[in-house]
Amino acid sequence: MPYYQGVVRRVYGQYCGFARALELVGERWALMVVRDLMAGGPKRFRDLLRGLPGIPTNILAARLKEMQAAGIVRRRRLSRPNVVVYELTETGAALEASVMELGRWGAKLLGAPRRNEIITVDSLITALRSTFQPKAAKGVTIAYELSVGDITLHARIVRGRITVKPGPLPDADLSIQTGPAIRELLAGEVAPRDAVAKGLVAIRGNRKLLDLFAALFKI
Amino acid sequence: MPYYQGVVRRVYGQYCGFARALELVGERWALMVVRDLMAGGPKRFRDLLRGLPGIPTNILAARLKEMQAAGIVRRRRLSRPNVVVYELTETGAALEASVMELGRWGAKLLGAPRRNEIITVDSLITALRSTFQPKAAKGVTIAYELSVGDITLHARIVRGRITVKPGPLPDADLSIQTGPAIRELLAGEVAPRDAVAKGLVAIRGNRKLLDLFAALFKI
DNA sequence: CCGGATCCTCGGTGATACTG
DNA sequence: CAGTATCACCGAGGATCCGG
Repeated sequence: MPYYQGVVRRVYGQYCGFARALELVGERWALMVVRDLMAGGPKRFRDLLRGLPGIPTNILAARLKEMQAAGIVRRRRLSRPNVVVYELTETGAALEASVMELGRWGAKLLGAPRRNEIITVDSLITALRSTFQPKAAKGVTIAYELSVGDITLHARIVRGRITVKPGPLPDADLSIQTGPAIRELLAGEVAPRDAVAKGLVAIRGNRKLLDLFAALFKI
Repeated sequence: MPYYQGVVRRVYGQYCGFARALELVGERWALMVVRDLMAGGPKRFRDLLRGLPGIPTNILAARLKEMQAAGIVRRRRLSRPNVVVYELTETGAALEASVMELGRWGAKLLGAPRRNEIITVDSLITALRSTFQPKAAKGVTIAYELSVGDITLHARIVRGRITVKPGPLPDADLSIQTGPAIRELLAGEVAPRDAVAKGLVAIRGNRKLLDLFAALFKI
């Protein structure tokens, strides 16, 4: 008898890895929670709520319980400060390739922002990581600070390997300020030079590093 | 009939490629339909129903409409025979990497079959394709016929490139008959030799080709 | 404040019957 | 065969409440 019996109610009735994956993380909001835990590390209940506008508290609690039972998420109580955090288990972290791949697929269909759509740190972290082009980054070492609206994050690339984290990075090689136009830039719909000329993107640093940025991250 | 049927109403409120992906294919059954269209090519409504045990007809109809509206699925009327088939558009086919990756993730958690769980051709095709090891297949050319229960399919590998199709292949290099134990074999939980010895797997052909099979496909 | 639990409403899902 | 129609039910969404 599977360990998650009794937790998952919606099943697909197929003995199939793909079907099992959907049973475990296919419910509404589940993969969004995984994405945020993946992008920003351990998070408190309240932080997850903030990053997922519109999710009801009972649904978040339910998803967290289900994913704990499935061994995807771990609930941990920190001693100092005395708070509860949720984090991905190794099994949960193994969803990374799937999340990145789905993110790439969706990014191509993104189009212009709808009304009331917001941008969160974790979604941006995921976006940068999923659009990162390892081939173009061979041997590259550089640090970018990126601000989209009032969200700031930074990416460090060290010899072709990338890490993306929330927050500013004052000593970045290039600091980029932009808005939803970040999509056009990553999609190559506007050249970096034009983006700056049109005021879609503002930078602090060498503009050639913006060209590199557009080569390193591509939808 | 409400005219808005087919429009996505459950949104996530984030300007994010990953969120958009879930809005388009995150609803229940949607990716299962994609999987079957991906594995078996254009399909009739009835064929989709057969491959997805338990899906209500109205839900299948709704998903197909939604995915047509999203440009993921195309409805086409064949002239001879005069039937309607559904197929993936290029956008839909681009979900392949995501489906394979999720399938790999889920396969690791599959465990033993639950009661009443069935095995379908399309799930097996997906399983073989997602567990295929290109590195192990470098330069390999071989044809396998695989029967799991009463489902038969075949895989052709030509110079390391694989195609998997439903149905028998009488002139295959090796013909394999097995059951749910296929998972243990692909997971390496039982050695090919032992699988045959224990009667979990029966073969027609050279047993060394079964060793190769276990090397070519791995969970 | 935080981490939920509870209650209520609404709409989607699932099951089935039905029609062109 | 290819869906549509109907309806019971349950999970999502939204608000509020409560113990720590």
